[in-house]
Amino acid sequence: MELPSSYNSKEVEDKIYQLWEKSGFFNPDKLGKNYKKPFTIIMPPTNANGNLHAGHALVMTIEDIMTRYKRMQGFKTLWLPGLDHAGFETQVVYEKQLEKEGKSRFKMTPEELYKEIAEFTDKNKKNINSQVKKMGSSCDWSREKFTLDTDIIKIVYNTFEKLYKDNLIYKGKKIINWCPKHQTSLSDLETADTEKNDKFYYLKYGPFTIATARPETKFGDKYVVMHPKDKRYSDYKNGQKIELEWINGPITATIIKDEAIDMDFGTGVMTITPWHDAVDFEIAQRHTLEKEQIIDFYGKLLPIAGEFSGMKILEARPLIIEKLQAKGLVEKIEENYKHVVKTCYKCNSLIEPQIKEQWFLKMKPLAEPAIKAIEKNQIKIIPEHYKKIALHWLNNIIDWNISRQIVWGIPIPAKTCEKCKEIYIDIENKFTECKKCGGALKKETDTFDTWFSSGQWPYAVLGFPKNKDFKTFYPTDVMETGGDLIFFWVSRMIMFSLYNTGKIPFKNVYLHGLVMDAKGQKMSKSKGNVINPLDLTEKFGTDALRMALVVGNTPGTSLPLDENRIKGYRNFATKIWNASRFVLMNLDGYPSASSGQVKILFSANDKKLISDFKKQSKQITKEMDGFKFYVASEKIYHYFWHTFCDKIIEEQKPRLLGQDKKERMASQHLLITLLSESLKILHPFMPFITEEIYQQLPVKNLPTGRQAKKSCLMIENWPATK
RNA sequence: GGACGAUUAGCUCAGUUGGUAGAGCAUCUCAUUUACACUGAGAGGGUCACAGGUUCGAGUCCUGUAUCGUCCACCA
Repeated sequence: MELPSSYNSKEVEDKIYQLWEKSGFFNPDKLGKNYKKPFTIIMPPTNANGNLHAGHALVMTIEDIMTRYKRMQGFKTLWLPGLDHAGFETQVVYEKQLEKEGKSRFKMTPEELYKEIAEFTDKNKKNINSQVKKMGSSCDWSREKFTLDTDIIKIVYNTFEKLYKDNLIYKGKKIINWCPKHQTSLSDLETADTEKNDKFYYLKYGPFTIATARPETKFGDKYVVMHPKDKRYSDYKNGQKIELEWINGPITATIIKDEAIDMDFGTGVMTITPWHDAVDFEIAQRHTLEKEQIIDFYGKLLPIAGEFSGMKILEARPLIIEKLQAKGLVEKIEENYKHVVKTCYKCNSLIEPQIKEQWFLKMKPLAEPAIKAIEKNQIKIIPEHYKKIALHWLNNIIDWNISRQIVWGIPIPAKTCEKCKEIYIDIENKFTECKKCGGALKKETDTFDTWFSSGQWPYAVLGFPKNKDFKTFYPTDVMETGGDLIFFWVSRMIMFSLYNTGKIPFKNVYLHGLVMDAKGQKMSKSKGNVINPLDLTEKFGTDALRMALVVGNTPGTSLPLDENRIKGYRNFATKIWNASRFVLMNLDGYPSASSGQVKILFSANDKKLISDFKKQSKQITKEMDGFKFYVASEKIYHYFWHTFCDKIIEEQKPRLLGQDKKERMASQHLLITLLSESLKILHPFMPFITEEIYQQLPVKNLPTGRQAKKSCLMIENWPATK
């Protein structure tokens, strides 16, 4: 059989992927009776709103390595793929597209918008799946799930109802993060910190001086707060009223003493704006103070601002200061005041805290069992230092705002009585009027935070509670995802799963780091350094990219993706190809399938080489079991190139080319054995090229009778380690 | 303000209970058609960030410092 002198990944990859799909072995049910013990990985559902990026390529590579390894070890292996509607994220992507077309979502009906985004998502689903396949992912497509599948939604709804009955869900008027651009609330995790340089104004407020960077919020300030132990203000008593001149005329202010005040900051006195500041809100709650909205949801001033009403805050700010100056109320202005502000993590708009009625989930009772499971190592987190990070967050968890004012998501299945405010969870849409007072019911228009549904992913995709898959494959073995999702997703999956199923969702969490550009910088569209993994597979082959992503890449640390490295592994692929070609080209006289049993006489050196290989594979297996793919891949790379190719093949040349038939046959058999065993270990890392070569190997009915060729390398047995 | 991680060859990084420093890429020398030049043989290159401590012995353990990175919280 004649092979070309270099490996052509483009010709091979699609063909081999089809061979695997046809074999059916991605599906654990098709693996046969010998595969008993389950091994399960649930793929993090890919956002169906764009293309696969370098981070996805890493996910697919690591998870496919684990899946192929376990499958070869005889586990009933399931890697379940999925897609995420990615609520807010997708809507943001789609809105950007609308903007480019000169449209706005606020001019469309919710139904129109939903329909368009659904079509957009549908297109992307196909695109994403073909890219996942390109990475060689051996996942079970027959079990693919989407976060908006009806059975998933049903499970999410049941959980919501259960949480409500258990008194863990409440609708509350609390201060939330409001993005004025996207017109939705956001959870605390969905905001970013941005450092800003602003002016800092010292204003005269009656007998006090207060400092602020946001004078436009101060119209309604009628409480002035100081620390109870601050001696400078000991003459003032809590609750005491004072009269003073303020922006739009005389007002009555009340003195409040609260320990939240930092005596060393500014003047130690501040006025509060409970509607637009989280700390102020807390103070107001403690002292049951009145709260008033100053800024509307579009970022414009309300009538309380008098002549400034209707103005945008940034326009109003200098004018307000002008007026205050005219009234002699500005003591001084500090330039270049550096402070940190909250911004929308998607559009960088300034977050305007607002008080708004939202749905909240009480987190403390859910977090407690999760904390225990992590502390007791029932769930093992790799790398270990993320354990502390997760525990710290869980120990300080606050209630989660789960409602979003966007259309692209799962609607919250609730109705509220317009008269008595009674809440009904109405999954089947059967309530029409209030049972208590007969009032009309208003249907909730908010949708769930996308993480409320994806947080239930592991048991939802397996058909909790009754499905056979749930009983077979749950709890799953590994959750592999990015370290940045430890709070957003991983922690919430643990909490929801323990709450709903009573069991942990996964035994191990493997957190990979970020994939950076060649210079080690974070990839971003604005920097223009985004690497498209599909370009790299095209250029160097998928196997080479996979190796570049895994060799030396320790979990939790970032990886600079350098083309030179990928090129190195492309060279390795060529090396594998040519070594195999050499072995195949020197098979003259090697017994074929029809030759029957032939005795092979191994020399002492042959036996030593075989036993050396076993030692190697034993070590590599140990590394694989310890999730050290970065070491395992390097070891097999090194063995194959610098031991098998450089030493063993070279040493065997005289024997292969000599006249002694028995010697030649022994040599042929040695090479075939070491090659095929090496290919098995290489397979999880470089599935395409190894499968292609395997398909050419004459390992059926070998003289020893031990190596029965299977239909593909993917289901060959992992080399024995005993 | 707190927490965590990193600091090892020119670059990117390994180094699992403490026992004389490793890989890939890059560089240099040699080999010149050999299964493979996407090759082979070899070479150079490191006070393991710094300062202390524990130890017979520290890249590894402890304390502190510096620089970089990440996360959490936040001061009006």
